[in-house]
Amino acid sequence: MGHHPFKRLQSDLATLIDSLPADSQLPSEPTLALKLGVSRATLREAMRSFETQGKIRRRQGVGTFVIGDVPLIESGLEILESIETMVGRIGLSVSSHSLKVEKITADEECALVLDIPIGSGLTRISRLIMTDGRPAAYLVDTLPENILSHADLAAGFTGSVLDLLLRRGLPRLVSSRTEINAVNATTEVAHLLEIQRGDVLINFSACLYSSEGHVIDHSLSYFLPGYFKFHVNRRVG
Amino acid sequence: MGHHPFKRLQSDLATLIDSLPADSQLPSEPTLALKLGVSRATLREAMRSFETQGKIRRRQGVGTFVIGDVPLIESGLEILESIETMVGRIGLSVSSHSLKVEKITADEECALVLDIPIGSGLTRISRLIMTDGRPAAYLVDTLPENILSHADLAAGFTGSVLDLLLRRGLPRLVSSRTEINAVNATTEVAHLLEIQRGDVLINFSACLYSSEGHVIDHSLSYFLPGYFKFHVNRRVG
DNA sequence: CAGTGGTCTAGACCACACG
DNA sequence: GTGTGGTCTAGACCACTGA
Repeated sequence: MGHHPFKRLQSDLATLIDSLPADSQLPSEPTLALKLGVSRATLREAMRSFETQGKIRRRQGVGTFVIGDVPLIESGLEILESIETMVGRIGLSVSSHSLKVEKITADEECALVLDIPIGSGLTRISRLIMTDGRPAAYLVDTLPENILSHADLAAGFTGSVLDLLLRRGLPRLVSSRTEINAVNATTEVAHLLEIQRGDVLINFSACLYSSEGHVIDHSLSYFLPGYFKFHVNRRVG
Repeated sequence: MGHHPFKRLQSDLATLIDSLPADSQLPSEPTLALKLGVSRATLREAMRSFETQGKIRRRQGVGTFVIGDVPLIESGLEILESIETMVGRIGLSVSSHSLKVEKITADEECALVLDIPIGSGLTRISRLIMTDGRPAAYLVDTLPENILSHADLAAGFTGSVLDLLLRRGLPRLVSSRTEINAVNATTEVAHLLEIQRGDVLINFSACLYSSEGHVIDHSLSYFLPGYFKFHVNRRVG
């Protein structure tokens, strides 16, 4: 069959997924491929967009599951707030997993972004945001260690660099310039977020500025599209 | 060879692409797959992210080509402006291709978004934005025909509904609520933008509001990530 | 027409979770 | 161990472009 069954396959899959209750398991890929009359490769490609939309979740070694109502995390982009604040507002459990703090030295790229000399000491904090029992975002903060050192990260650090700096009060923060993009997940990020390599992610790259105009922190964020809803109100010029 | 050559393949591909001058053609997929020691399927998947980043362009029946410097279209999201304005600012040629104007009637979804009765007459305008000789964005505007009818779209209409309404002055526009997402390209949109089905796109879904608080227009936009750079300045709360 | 990318298949083997 | 999803292969055929 040299047909192009993709369109029909998508529709069949949508029907199947909608017909199943939340948290139920789909047939295994070989079984489902046989039932839908396509090869496993084609089936897997069609499943991709459903996973992007947060309708299904695939777990290696376990199975593919229908997700009921995704707890949508909504946020306006005019005001800078931490993920913890965003998630807390909708009354959802949130936790930082795989919290990692590293001491690194600035390479050329870091030095340029943070406006510091090459070789300066930096603190890098990376973490996973878990909601509804699955990772939904991956965040990496990088900042000079004279602003935030290992010693500053004693007990009670939840993972949010922004919240920590705001609590401390110094340096005084005023704004963040955030660049918005859409990217393919790299192998590393895909594994952390438990998605497929190449899947779609919303990507923020932001610089946090102090009242004196210095760059305090650079953050890279990757969000699962199906779990977040970002919006902005734009004035007519 | 049951190896996982993906990581190395990506690096090899990056080296190859960077080593070639702009606009030069890559070897054909079977040839390149053989040279890099992987199957064609694996090669194609690795090429995906390079296409997303705007580094290469694939043209069916022709070949795969290296893109030199992508003309980056940059825009802040605080102010609403048309693509024509954005592109014009950086002194690039821009044109609306495949301009299509349809008269449709509101289904349930349209009615909800535009806050009008089901079955109302609507005008739908869709178009492709071409820059640097390739489609870079696909835009669909939907609005009540009593606000914009076929007759209003006489000579000189360039495709931008926003610019037309602003020139006309009525209704008075004040703001747009824009939702930002990342999606997989559907088969239809992928064909229009000359990319692969499932590729990454930045997606805006926006409602344009009049000074009286009415929804004037709903627009859906799809942008090739490699060609656009959106940013926003976020105030610390 | 010849040559390119686009789609799909059948099958292999690996990595992982769980009992 | 069994059963699941994750990766990769070799090969087929289609759709398209341009000489």
